[in-house]
Amino acid sequence: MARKRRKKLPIFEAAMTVFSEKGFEKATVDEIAERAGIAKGTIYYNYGSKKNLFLSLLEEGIERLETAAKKEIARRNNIRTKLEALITVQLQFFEDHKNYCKVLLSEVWGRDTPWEEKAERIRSGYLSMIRDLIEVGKAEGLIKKRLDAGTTASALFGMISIAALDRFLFEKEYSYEDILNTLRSFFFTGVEDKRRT
Amino acid sequence: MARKRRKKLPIFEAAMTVFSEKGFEKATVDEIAERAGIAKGTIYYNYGSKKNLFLSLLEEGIERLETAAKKEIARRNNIRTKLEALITVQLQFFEDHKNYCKVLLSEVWGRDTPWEEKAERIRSGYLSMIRDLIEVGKAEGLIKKRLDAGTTASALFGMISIAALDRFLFEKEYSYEDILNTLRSFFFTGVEDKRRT
Amino acid sequence: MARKRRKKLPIFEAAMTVFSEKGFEKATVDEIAERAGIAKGTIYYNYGSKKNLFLSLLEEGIERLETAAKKEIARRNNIRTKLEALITVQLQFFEDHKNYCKVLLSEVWGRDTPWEEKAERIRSGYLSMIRDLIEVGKAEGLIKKRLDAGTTASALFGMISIAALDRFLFEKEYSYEDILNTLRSFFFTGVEDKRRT
Amino acid sequence: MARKRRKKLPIFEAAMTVFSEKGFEKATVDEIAERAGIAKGTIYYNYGSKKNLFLSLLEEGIERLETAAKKEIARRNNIRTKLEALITVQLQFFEDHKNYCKVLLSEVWGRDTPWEEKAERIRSGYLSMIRDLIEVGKAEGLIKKRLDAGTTASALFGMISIAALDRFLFEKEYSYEDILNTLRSFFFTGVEDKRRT
DNA sequence: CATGAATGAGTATTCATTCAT
DNA sequence: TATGAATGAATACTCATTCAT
Repeated sequence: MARKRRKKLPIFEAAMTVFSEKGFEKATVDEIAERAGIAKGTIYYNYGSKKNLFLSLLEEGIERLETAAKKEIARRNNIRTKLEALITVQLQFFEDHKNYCKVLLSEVWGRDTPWEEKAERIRSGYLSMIRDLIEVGKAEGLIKKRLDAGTTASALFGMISIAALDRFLFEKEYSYEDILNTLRSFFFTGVEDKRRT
Repeated sequence: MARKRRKKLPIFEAAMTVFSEKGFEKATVDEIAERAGIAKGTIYYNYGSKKNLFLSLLEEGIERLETAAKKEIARRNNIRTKLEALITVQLQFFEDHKNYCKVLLSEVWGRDTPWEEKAERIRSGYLSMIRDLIEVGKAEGLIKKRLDAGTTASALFGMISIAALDRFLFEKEYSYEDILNTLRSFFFTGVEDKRRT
Repeated sequence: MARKRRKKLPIFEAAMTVFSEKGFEKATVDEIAERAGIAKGTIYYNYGSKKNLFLSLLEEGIERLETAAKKEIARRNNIRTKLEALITVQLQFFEDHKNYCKVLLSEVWGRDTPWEEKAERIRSGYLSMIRDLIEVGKAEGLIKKRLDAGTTASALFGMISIAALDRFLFEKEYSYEDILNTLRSFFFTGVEDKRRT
Repeated sequence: MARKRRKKLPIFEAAMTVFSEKGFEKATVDEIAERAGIAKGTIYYNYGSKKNLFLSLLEEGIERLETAAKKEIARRNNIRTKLEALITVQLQFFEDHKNYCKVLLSEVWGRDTPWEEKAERIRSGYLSMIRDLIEVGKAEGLIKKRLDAGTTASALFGMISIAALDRFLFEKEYSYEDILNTLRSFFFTGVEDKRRT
């Protein structure tokens, strides 16, 4: 396995870069091969097709994100800190893997066609994990009963993702701490200042 | 002008459908022409290029959204109802124009290259409008001072967009009212149930 | 007729310019129409097709050249001055109508196909006139008997044409007198300096 | 390299044929591929573009002509026989490569645009070689001092080219020897018969 | 295991021509 | 007579994929 992966890593990283810069359709196997410093045939030898290479990337990424999230969640023992951990992990992951996140948003949330099944599994898999947390939160009384759990889950995901992408991609300077604090505060208590008279 | 636009409308609608189904790259001018029931050359006669057709769509759409939002915002006289109106208008717009919203999310928030300038204008234009509202809210004491306005603006936009897309595209059944109420409540007071002891 | 020609002149001149700049294939009817300041349909109304417009140009031009040459030739009464006149007229014509000459050389001497018949008529028509002069010259003893009349005729035509084109198109500065004298001297007595010992 | 060129030769020859028959614009890559018996993609794999394929042809051809001319010129030791050799070589080359010569004349001497630089280099390169010979001839007293060297060079080139093309392309029967003798005699001593009383 | 030359289906774009007004 | 919107056939070029070495 270690041997088999010898060429896989450079391909993987080159592919991530190119896919995130160009999107799936505009990215070319030639460019990926060139950036990986290997021959085009080698990509086909290892991954079989462009689509399959892309899907491997997608899967690998979401697995890492889910694994990281689940691990941190498991380490907390109440629902509030679990949700805090989720926000932290996802924001951190987005900052660490800007390219992947761009790909995730634009190719999974957006198109219908070529990887319906895989995309669907990714999307609903990750969102389900969040929704389950929300449900537990509602059951335990932390979270308002009248909030629709599904909507809340996707709203949370969207809020983190778009905010992160917008900061990480389009703002030259940003304070990671500010973003994290804003998102946490936003999520738990909303924007309204209750102290006012 | 009315005469000149005779063929523009069917092109416009066919293009929106195809672009949203396939994404910019995968969409073909042939298919757009066929669905519009006109000859391919006519698209080029009217729009010059596939890219330009796409850009026209993008611009037209964001203009409609901004116009609708600004109009409703102007009709309210305090910042809270203005923000409520914003959420309502955007959610309504997303429900009315599912296709457009898919395109907006995946082609504007996502890729870097081909329409940088236009995309940037769209993105920052709409987000600026939101951020300005947030700033006013902070100044008037409605919104917590410690929230970063830019992050809050993109978080709000992301929360509405992703939640809407997720419901409208992937759930067969959904209650528009539930989504609207959840998002409003989420935005203003967060998820936490303060009544608990 | 005068009325019919009202729009023909601007078309004619625009067409000459565009055809000479781009060549027949690369020239577009759109550009000709635009430069002529008229609608594209008008060209078709007047000339029927791009090819026909081009052929009209070709014919009109060669007619003018032949007419001018024949007129000057008729005014001389010996074969030597007739040939001198031919050289002068053709050189002058090339200087006056650089664009036309470019078209003539590259579209008539060069391609086989689309106007075979017309091109052939133009080519052999003009060359025949020259050859006839050469034959007369041979009969009268002015021109060496052993020269092949056909070859001499095309050599004369080629010598003037290419020299003229090269000077008029590619040299920023040139002396018309020098060219004319060089060509005349070259034609009649060759390059060799007989005075040398 | 030998392996890399495996497909280059058939492409080269097919391209020469098609370009000379149709001219650059009218020639299609499809037809070249078909005549070469290879796939269209292979042409792009090897040459990058239609224009580049064409330019390669142009360059290769003029190199062969120049090489042949220089070799023969170098073998003679006086300027008269050098010039005789030049005429012979160019006439022979035109007879051997009718197609190439058609292309050369109509695409290099004719249009302004797409290969300005390359065309200019070809044109002025070959003509310079001739002009240098003429200059030497003038310096040595063989050639009349009053002839403009540049004009004489292009006149010589044009005389050979057009005469050759006209014979080789449009006359079914021709005597190569007659053409050669006529051109030589014409060039050195002109058409005038000095023996006459 | 790795390569890269060769392929050909697929696509954006151009432009001469037509025709209703 | 003149127009210009509409057309669709034609064409350069791209790129995922294959396969002989």
